[in-house]
Amino acid sequence: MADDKKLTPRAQDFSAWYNEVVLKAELADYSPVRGCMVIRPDGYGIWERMQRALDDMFKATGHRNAYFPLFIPESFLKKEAQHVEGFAPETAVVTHGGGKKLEEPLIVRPTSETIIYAMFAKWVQSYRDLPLLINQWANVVRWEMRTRLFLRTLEFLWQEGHTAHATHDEAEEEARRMLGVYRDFMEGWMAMPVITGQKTDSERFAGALRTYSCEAMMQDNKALQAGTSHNLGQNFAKAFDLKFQTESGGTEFAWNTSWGVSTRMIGGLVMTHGDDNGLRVPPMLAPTEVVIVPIWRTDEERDRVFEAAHRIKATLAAGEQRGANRLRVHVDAREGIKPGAKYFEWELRGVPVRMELGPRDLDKAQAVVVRRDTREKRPVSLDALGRDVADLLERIQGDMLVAARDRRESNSFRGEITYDRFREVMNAEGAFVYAGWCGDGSCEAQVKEDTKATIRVLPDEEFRSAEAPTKCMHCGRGATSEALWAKAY
RNA sequence: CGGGACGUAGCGCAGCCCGGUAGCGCACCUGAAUGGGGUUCAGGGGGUCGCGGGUUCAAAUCCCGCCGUCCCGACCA
Repeated sequence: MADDKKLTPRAQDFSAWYNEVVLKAELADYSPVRGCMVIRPDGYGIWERMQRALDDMFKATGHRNAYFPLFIPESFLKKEAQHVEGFAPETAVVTHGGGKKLEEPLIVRPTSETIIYAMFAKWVQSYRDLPLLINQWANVVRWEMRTRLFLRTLEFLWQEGHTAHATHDEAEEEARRMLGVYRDFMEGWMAMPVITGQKTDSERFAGALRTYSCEAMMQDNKALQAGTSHNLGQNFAKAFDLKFQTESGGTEFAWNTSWGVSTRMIGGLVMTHGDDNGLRVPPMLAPTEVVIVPIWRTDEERDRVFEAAHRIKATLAAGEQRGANRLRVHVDAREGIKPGAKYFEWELRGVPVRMELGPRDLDKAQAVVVRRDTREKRPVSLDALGRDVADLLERIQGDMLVAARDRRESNSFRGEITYDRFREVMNAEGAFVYAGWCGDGSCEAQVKEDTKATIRVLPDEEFRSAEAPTKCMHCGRGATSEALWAKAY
């Protein structure tokens, strides 16, 4: 293969590589509106599978879907002091409708807490109405100054869960439970390992008591905040008069949580798994799991190979050799394109398994199976193909997670680190550094100024270093907690 | 909003300094050969050169103004 046909090597310029993969794999395109993105069918296919998987997980935890308005009265946003402070600068505002100036401007939702809790206030009377567990799939708008495909666009698709509970502890449990759901999804479906934990005050959601986050490491060693879950306390309940009557007859404000993940995850997927040949999609999220590339010379050979290819597709799609495990298979029947060109195209698009099928294979009752993640190639007997391919897909799914975790860990620092060394690492290749923090926001700010690194989360117990921190990495004072430091998107 | 760069075919670009028939690569269409890792040859379609004004016999090219985009900062999921 000629080097000049490869994608930009990511070591040289990760951003350029990322943009090229997203555009060339046809996941998305730039729209005529600056900062807005068009998600193309290939990208949307991945999103649909993400949606379906998450939706099932939400249903299993008792949540139900609903839909709330795109427009939010300006006054709603202003009811919660921190919330308006956080979001007002990045809102799009509708001032005219039907050719007339509106009496009150309408905000295009940047998030829906205000309008949802205004409705909750109508719906909740008694403790018997709680918990109220709602999710909505929607688009939101945040007027960002600089945008990037999938990672930060003016408009994006997401889900936002909103719940109301009778007690603080119940809300706290909910916020943590949904963070766990996100982690299960990101690791189980996306093969993208994440560090979970609590955000510091400086990165807490505007209006929340506590914010929890899933942080993933991209291949340039930067962190991507892939999902967040908030314990909102009673802040919004008080602002929107969301009260309920308790069992003992008293009146109390409800406790809320909100949590969301977005199309940003697709960007995370690309930056976690992509390589110099393009995209790699984990099997569980791949709209097409197996692509069959028929190879032929003569018309007779073509007929024979096509017949076999479609028979194999039918077998795999029906899951006949493996019970319920139906595979998503595509036969690339295009004529006039050489097989080699097809290989490169499907690799660029990230289809996990490619099956090469030619006359020589049929003579031997086999097919050549190539896995996208390692590009390992091996012949497989047609007799047990269904089982073999299904097993291979499971192995790829698992191996991709292991590979991503290994890469993250080999770029992580745990235990003692001097601030000089920290600066050196952050300003060079970047890393995840677990180090003590005194809890003072000014230390956090100073580190950010020195290195652009911030505290991504205060990690959960299981992700901390073996040695508990004793000193703040920056100021040397006693550490109150251990923090995960990294540069972020 | 500060600093820099750029607007020419769907995409990527050359041409501009030194004014004179609108070019190249990829992609697309037609035909033939090819076909187990990015085929080759031949033919073909497609552009008010970002917009407006000025100079000139003549402007993609020179001058003035505007608009837009991208990159770096500030900001942020």
